Amino acid sequence: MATKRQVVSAFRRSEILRAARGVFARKGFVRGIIDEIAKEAGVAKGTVYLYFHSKREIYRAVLHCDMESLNRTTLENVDAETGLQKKIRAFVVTRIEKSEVNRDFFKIMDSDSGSLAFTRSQYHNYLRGPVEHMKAAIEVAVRNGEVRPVNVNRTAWAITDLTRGTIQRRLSSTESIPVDEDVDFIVNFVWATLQLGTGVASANRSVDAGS
Amino acid sequence: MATKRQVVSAFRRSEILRAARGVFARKGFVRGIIDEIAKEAGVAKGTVYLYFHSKREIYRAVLHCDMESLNRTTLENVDAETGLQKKIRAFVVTRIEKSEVNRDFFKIMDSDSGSLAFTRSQYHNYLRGPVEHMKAAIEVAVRNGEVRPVNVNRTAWAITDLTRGTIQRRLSSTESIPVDEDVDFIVNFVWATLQLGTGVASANRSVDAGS
Amino acid sequence: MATKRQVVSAFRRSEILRAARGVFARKGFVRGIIDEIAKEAGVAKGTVYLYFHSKREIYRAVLHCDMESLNRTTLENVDAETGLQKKIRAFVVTRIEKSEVNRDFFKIMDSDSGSLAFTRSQYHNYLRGPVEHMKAAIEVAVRNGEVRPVNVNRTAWAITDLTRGTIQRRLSSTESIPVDEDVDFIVNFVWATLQLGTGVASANRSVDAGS
Amino acid sequence: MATKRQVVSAFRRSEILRAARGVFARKGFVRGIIDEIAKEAGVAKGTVYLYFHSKREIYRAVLHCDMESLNRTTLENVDAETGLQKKIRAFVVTRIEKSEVNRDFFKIMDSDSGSLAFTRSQYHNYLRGPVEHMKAAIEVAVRNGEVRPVNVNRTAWAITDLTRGTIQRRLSSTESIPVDEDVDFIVNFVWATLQLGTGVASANRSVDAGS
DNA sequence: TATGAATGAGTCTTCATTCAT
DNA sequence: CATGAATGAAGACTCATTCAT
Repeated sequence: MATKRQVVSAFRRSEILRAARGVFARKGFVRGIIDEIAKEAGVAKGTVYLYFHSKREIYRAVLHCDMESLNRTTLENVDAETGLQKKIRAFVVTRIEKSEVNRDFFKIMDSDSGSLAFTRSQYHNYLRGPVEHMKAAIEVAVRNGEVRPVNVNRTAWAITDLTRGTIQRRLSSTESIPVDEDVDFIVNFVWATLQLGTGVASANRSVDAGS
Repeated sequence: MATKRQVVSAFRRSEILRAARGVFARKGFVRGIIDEIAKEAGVAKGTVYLYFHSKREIYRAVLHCDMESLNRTTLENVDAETGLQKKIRAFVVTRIEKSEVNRDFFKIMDSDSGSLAFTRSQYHNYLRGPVEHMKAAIEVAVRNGEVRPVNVNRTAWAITDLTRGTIQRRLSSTESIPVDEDVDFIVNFVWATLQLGTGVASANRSVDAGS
Repeated sequence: MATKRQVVSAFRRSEILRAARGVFARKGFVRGIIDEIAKEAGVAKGTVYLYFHSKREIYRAVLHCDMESLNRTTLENVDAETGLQKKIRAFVVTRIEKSEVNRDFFKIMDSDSGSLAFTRSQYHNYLRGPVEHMKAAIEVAVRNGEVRPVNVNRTAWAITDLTRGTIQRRLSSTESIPVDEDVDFIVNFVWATLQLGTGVASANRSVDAGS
Repeated sequence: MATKRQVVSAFRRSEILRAARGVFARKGFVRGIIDEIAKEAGVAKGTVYLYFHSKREIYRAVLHCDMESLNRTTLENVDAETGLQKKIRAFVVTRIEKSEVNRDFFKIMDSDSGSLAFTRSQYHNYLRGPVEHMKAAIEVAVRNGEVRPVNVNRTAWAITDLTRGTIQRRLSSTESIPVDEDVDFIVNFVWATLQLGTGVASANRSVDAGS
């Protein structure tokens, strides 16, 4: 057990990530300066390069770490629920609540994600996990007759889009709206489409079937 | 007729904007380099500064020009339609189609919008126009009894979120999906919520009334 | 008589010089920008280059023109007087008064004269004229017995130094001191040295004789 | 003992200042290029910015450092003497001798002082110290009856003007004149005015009394 | 001649990365 | 392992000068 050293090392790494998250959130990737990250992490600039090869890598590490965490929590919370409506609610709630706690990360996601530090395709890869999960849940519900047949892929992405937009508005707004209000709206909004019913069905000019 | 001069001048300006749009779309604001914009516009670096005061200003000009154009077209097309469903469809169609034609601009909007060159609040200001327009249209439809009472503000933003997400997916995807398919899905998705009907109403835990 | 064209041409040239004098006085040589000179002269930038080969040349032309004028007037006024004291006074008065009228030129002389646009040796060459003149006048007065034997070269330069310092102080000061006060002081200051008298002579540890 | 670091750091800083003094003396502020300063100081360009925030700051540091040193030495040497004549001599000698040793600094003072990097008022502020010192010394001498009543302010500035002019001539001249010759001349020149004596007094058209 | 748009060399400043201690 | 001084490549912006009209 070389514990001490390892503990220190792990601590340093996490401190650097924490600092980087804050700096990148405030300044973006390009203007987020290593000096500042180092200072905020309480280490010398050179030390940062002992833990990460490059600025790019730090950035990726922050996003990877937070994305993984977000996705893991999302999946856990969704799985913990029974019934599609509750699962959808869990999905939305989890992500909105996480965005409150980890504002920095979400600000990064919101701003710099398209730049070179993080390719859009990588971003989509991360999103893919939870979206696939929702797709599966919806598919099950469709088969069960819990909801009407819908394009599960598009529906899952729609839930994601609504959630993301809401989070962005919450983050950039000064007034604080109760999470529940936003969540209720999204869940009801989505649920309406999923309901069986003649009225709704007839309103659809084409009923999507596949992905 | 100093027309020739003026024509050349107008052409130069538009060429620079065109080049800048491409460069910023590829590289983002910070890594979008003036040299490259100049080269792509077919002028010397100094010439760029005859038409714009700074890099920042070029960026703003691109966004302003395209945002204005997008919003104007959106509003026109929405106004040209009668009935809420058709208006919603016009909104979505217009924006998705514009994103096909002006991919570069939408890539910029998608990536750099949160960075320093362009404050989020400015971005929201631009979005506000069309969103308010949709809100008004929904409000009218609610009063007419065309649709059930809903939170018009949230609904309008939801339409925007769904549209934006779809555009992003279209832009980053390699396969080309017919515009109609994406539009149909969004319109039906939204329309379901707006339908009158006991089933739907009872599913809503709280019926939002105001803004 | 191609008068018209010549007149216009001469006018243009003098306007450019006038503008340049003002600009260089305000900004110095390096920051004095051709655009500004052109605008202030009421011509296009290209036109400036029809009259002068380069910025450097404009600068030199301004200084040359003003220096010549200053020197000519100085010499005339000195020559118009009889007796050394009056000649000295004429020298000092002329230069101080000119500095009031042509502040811009003196500000240039005061600030940028050492930079590359104008070598110090050139500056000294210009000063040489009036200084030599004063030397000659002093020499005559010494021979006449009007004043005691002194180092004429050093004395002439001393008069110049005192005048220059006074002008600088006048130009940079906000309060306006009557020219006479400053002139009286310098003349009396200088004259004291030139007086015959045992007291003064014995105070001098060495009586300079040559240049 | 982090002495080594500190020593290196102090050395670097002084080397940069030394290099800057030379470059600014040769080229003036605007044309004195950081690259050249860095090269001459034996460091990379970026290193310069570790020690100074900007080119302007380097310039100011050079002037401040040298001005302070010049003034301090002047005051010390003046104070070390007794009797006004000796004090005046000390003033003049100190400054001329310093100008021999630190030619570069005096060339800067001589050329660039009016430019933007260094406002004339700042320059006057630096001069004010020693000038006030001389004023006080003259005042004492007047009260003691050592010299006749004079305008102490103007007299002090006159000494400064004569010294400055002499230094400029010495710096731009190729022939080397003994310091003593120049000093003697100035001291005698000034001292003549200060002498009590009917001849001198009567030559003065107005006897300045106050400041 | 007169114009003013176009040019591009020149400079300050920043900051990721390296490396001697 | 940790440090932080040193590096130098990169990029925005300026402006004297040219030249087509």
